[in-house]
Amino acid sequence: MQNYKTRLKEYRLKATPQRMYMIEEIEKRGHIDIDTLYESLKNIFPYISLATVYKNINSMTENGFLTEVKIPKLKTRYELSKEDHAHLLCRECGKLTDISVESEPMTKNAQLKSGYKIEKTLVTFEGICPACQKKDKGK
Amino acid sequence: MQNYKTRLKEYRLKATPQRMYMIEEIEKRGHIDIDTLYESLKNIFPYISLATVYKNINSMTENGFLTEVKIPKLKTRYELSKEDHAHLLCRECGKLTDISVESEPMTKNAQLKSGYKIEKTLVTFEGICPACQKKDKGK
DNA sequence: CTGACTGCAAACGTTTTGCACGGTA
DNA sequence: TACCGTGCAAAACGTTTGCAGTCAG
Repeated sequence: MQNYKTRLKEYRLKATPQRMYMIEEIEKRGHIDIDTLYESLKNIFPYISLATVYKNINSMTENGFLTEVKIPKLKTRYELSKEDHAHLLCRECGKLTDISVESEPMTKNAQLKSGYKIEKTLVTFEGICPACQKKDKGK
Repeated sequence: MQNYKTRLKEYRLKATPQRMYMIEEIEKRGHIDIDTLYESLKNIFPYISLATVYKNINSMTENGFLTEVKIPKLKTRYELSKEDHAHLLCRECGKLTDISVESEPMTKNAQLKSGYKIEKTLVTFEGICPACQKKDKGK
């Protein structure tokens, strides 16, 4: 928590209550879309404006404090920026989670093949989570 | 070309001139966003409506003829659906290209680790393309 | 000939902007 | 105290819808 205050300072952003709670909420959920975040915030700040949510998301995303997560057919979500990781999406229940993977061999290969200097590798897996697999068997 | 007519039929879509040209344009460019596509189409069909472009993109995406490509900070683009492949984005010139990679080892690993039944793996590389690397050296 | 598609205009939803006030540093 | 951030309202933007006429199959 105090941690975030310090990090915000590095980014020249003030630690307003609204902003702090946004960060807490994003951390708690892992990934969140604008609407869900707004609804959540209204419980704590009944008069909060959607514009404030957008402004904060934008300022925190521009400087890298937050990261955009775009997945086909889903609303854009946001997460706290952290070490590289892949995303796992369950096609059935829609749950989105993080997972760490070894992507270097693949990346190195792509780099050789293409001549690109690759700086970042984004990976998303789509499938069925364990819980939904169980449910499906029951049918 | 005739090829696409047949494929459209499978999807129960009519081969209108507008739609055929959209497909040609998407094939030619590889990936394209709505606005660029609309501008392109206006050269051929001066009275074409943006609504038509949206309707066609949606109908062709829903049934899998086209695939959405979502990348952080970029407008959504569309490509013809084809065998799995990764995307390479140049951070400098913005060029987006396809590349085939061996992602199975990584996917298998993620599957074991997570217990998910993984059906699809999406991979995007971000970096600097060979041409831009050369340009940069000159500076 | 019939249903699907087109173009147009209006509606709708999402995101951004300008401004006056208030709060953080 | 000086700015940055907030809330509000309006504007801007992107996407969808309804409809009447047209075209592909």
